[in-house]
Amino acid sequence: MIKKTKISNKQVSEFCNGVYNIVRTVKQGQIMTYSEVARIIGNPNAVRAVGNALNKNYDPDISCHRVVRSDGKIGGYNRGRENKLALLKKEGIIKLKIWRIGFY
DNA sequence: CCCCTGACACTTA
DNA sequence: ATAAGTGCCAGGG
Repeated sequence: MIKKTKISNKQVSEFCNGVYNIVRTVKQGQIMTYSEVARIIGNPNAVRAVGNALNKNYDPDISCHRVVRSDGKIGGYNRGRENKLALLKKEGIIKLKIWRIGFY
């Protein structure tokens, strides 16, 4: 059901809440995949919903740009893929053109 | 790198 | 409840 929490002053579902909670824990230089997030919150198949939740989120406290696809691609970003790519490079996550998910 | 199909889960209108 | 939209994933082009 809908519920208010500390991490959001707007009404959000528990699902979104869980997504934000996970993503917030990712620190600089680290990375997480949508699949991992989905699995951690208890919905391994809800990877698309995870993306949906992050897409709507604009809270700078939640580093959405550190969440990428498991196939090694960037994925999308609510502020533009270019921006996401630049941010990841600054944090040393991307190696030249080809890169894999780090920190396994 | 980009794009398409199919299928799954979730949010929003 | 239905339809549309989402940053997926796994295949393939």
